[in-house]
Amino acid sequence: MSHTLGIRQAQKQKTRQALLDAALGLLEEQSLSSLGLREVTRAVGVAPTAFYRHFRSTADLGVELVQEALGSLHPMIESTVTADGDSDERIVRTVELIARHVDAYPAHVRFIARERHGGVQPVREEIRRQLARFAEEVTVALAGHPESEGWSQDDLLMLAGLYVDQMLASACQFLEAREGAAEERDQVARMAAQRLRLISIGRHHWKS
Amino acid sequence: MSHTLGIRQAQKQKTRQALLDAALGLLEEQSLSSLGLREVTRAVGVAPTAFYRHFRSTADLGVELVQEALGSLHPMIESTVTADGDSDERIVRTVELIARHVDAYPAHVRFIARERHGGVQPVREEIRRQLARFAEEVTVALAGHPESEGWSQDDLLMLAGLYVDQMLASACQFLEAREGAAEERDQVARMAAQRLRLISIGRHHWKS
DNA sequence: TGTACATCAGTGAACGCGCGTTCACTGATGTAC
DNA sequence: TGTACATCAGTGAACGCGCGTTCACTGATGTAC
Repeated sequence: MSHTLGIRQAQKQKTRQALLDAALGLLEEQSLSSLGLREVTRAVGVAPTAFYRHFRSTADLGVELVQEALGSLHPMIESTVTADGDSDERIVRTVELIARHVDAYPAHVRFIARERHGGVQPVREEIRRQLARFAEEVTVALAGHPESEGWSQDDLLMLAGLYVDQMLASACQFLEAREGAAEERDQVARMAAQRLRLISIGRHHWKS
Repeated sequence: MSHTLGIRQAQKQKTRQALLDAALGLLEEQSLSSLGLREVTRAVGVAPTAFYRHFRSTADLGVELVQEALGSLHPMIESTVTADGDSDERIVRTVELIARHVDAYPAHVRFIARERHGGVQPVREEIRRQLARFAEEVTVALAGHPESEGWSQDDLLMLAGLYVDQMLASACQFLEAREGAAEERDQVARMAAQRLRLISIGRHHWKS
């Protein structure tokens, strides 16, 4: 049997999530460093002071948003990098997965892209930490591949970082193409796949 | 003989540049969308209203900063991509050039990284435009290489985009390593070079 | 089940402050004769 | 060279506004007996 939250706890969680959602929405058109606490509470329909029951500041809220946006991505990364099928099939499937993720969570992707180098230090650091975790997970997965024989740990980490950066870059391009025509998105998908193909070729001929 | 500006014009230019410089300084610790006009004029030591003699808004100032930060970079890109020497020498020299540029203009690099996906649309668009110009210039240069025989225009553009993204990513990593130890910067330099090597290998075995 | 008390998420008034923008201005620089 | 007028970069007062934060509060929910 699962533990049921009391009415009070449940309501608090609901308000908290409403604040996070409202903030994420407002952040589509501005950056975190200009997001006001009153803006967020106004969007939710609670008093400004209610904000403090959940977060110390908008920076604090931002850190939680990073965890919401990236924390749930680990299984997806895992499945991508350990997928079977030949190299080209895997690439096509990876690009499709990215496109679908951007369509499902556009605001999250935009938030991460915007705040990765944004003006709020704790948020930048949290994104950095999460992306470093991804890179490490990818490194471990790559190390298990037979193609990685003879690769140094440093070079595997380099390749993993390249993949992570590349996926984020592709996600951004899908995001930018979102308001455009369907053919523009196809163009982005083709470009993303070609980049991954080139990296894959480089990988197979690495120091051989 | 060169045309000398009148005293009035010269003074105006000086104030204008002071505003740009002050803004760039302030933007090391925040994003453009939270930069206040009064902050900038205060830092320069002029009345807030003087701002309007030079810029419509901070967004307008941001667009000019993009041009200042990226406009002067074209010759450098050109020289990198047309450099002679063998592949590895060129890579090492490119990475050194990036490192030196970041050391010489850290605030400009940070500004571009921050605002590329930042909250101010006209600035994002200007950065996008300038980066697209870089990618096109690199495409033209690559097309002149003998290694590019058999490459489609699309694939050359893909490769150029990959190079441009990669250089920006490396610049960001140098920036992040700037407060760290010298060995951290060496680590970044090595990583950046390895990434370029992998891409170069992929390029030479592309569809062959 | 009922009662008495504790907890605490959300309220609403109040505060001082810095913001962007307006306006009429000043006085050095530029120009025409 | 000197004079009379035009230009215009920078000024300073004033405005209304929304901000973050404080504080004592309310009333539904939780808990102990």
